[in-house]
Amino acid sequence: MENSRCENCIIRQFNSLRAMSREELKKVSDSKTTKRLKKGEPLFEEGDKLNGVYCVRDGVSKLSKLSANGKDQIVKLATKGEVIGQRSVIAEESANLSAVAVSDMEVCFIPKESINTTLQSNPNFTLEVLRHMAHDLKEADDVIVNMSQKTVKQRVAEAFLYLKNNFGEDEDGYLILTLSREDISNVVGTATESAIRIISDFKKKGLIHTSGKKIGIRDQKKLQELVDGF
Amino acid sequence: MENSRCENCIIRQFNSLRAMSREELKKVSDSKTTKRLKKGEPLFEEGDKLNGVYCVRDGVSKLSKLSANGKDQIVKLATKGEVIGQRSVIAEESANLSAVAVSDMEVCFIPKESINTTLQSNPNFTLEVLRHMAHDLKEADDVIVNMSQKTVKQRVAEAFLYLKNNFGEDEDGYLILTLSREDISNVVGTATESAIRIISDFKKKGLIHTSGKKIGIRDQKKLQELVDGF
DNA sequence: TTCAGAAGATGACAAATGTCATAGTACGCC
DNA sequence: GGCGTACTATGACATTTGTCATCTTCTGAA
Repeated sequence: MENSRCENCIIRQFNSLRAMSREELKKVSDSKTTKRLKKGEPLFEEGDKLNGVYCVRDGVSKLSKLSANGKDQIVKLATKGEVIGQRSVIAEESANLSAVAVSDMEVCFIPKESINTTLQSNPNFTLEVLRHMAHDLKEADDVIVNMSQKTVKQRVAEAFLYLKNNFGEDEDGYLILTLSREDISNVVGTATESAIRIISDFKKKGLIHTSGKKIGIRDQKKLQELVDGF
Repeated sequence: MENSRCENCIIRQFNSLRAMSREELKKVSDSKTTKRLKKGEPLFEEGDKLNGVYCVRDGVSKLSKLSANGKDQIVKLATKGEVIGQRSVIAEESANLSAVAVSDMEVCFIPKESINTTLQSNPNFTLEVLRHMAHDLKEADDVIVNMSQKTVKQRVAEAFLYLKNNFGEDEDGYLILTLSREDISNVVGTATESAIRIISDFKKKGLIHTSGKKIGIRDQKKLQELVDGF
């Protein structure tokens, strides 16, 4: 699949690239390169100048920002079909987030020239990108409210439900996307020990079950009630 | 100024409307209406269907979201030149935030038809809106990191510096935008009592000075050091 | 001008969360 | 198969933050 054409890429249906014309897609296809990343490898770091965007074909990347106290805050998890780095390319700024693979990944790198040309000539494409960004912005606002108004326990519960809804569970009932305890704490915005304690607590109460780092949801209803504040 | 034309509006220079053509601006000008709001009056509420966007000509509006625990989280303060409600209009969703005046305001209401038509036909305009939204998204990401990684004290200090940098101070050295203690706590995401305590503390330490609800910055350097973590 | 209600301030205490120390456990590598 | 390193887990304690009660101060309307 290494040399497959964008025109035939199914992933494309899920992002703004679907608004490109056939000719535009051909150009993108000719200029794109494919890249494989192993779990833990960075796509780019905060502050890097991005010469294009990355379209995720497989795997998951965490987008995070280092704070003054030395902790990483994970702002978003990007998965199959999502485009990473558009914000920086559009604003012509260096990346404000780091992107690191949390599972093995396959991504397409699309040089910014292809993107910029299309942005200036194809209003449908621009509008499509705009709609996506509007959606991201709403999600970001929701995260702000959660961060400031919910307890750590509620946020951990919410994170598990999010992981289930967005990445699913395997045949044994474990979340498919397995994050380290540290990553979980960085999503939730808390100390690793606090996250671990809450996980232990949830386990005791029968809300979840674990096997190694794998976590499975046992009582979705109660978790949801917890998130909503009983 | 009630019936002034968008073509001559200076405010426009600061937002995406500057990318509109003369003809497009004329249409907008013909369909727009002007509205005055007194401090405390709502522009719209969370969940409202917006039939257009609001361009702020004067005054400041808080954009906030009610959380399950009954507290309002202020996500953004919009001032002269900013456009409110674009996200909802673009995504064709009802508003996810409430907008309430925190000072007397004058705004122009622009029906969404004018916006949508231009979005579909003028790539420069769409791109300009996109750039603005990219900027907003970056700011939102920064807020997420601040909320989760900084202490309440740091966030209060940061809020004061933000108020000074964005709204300025009067001849007596007080912040021009005066927020109630409750609004401050809703910006920072904390209990009102906590915000008040920290304000008292800052005053004792000579970082700020107050007169009624007015607050002035006395030691910007130390406040900044506090924000950066000493 | 006065008075009522709102906003601000502060103490006392409870609850949530972070930090540090330490121990157990898993997993890749040779 | 063993070993070292990194991850997970838990206790003890400090710190931060929230909650409730109470008091004071401001402000706007009659």
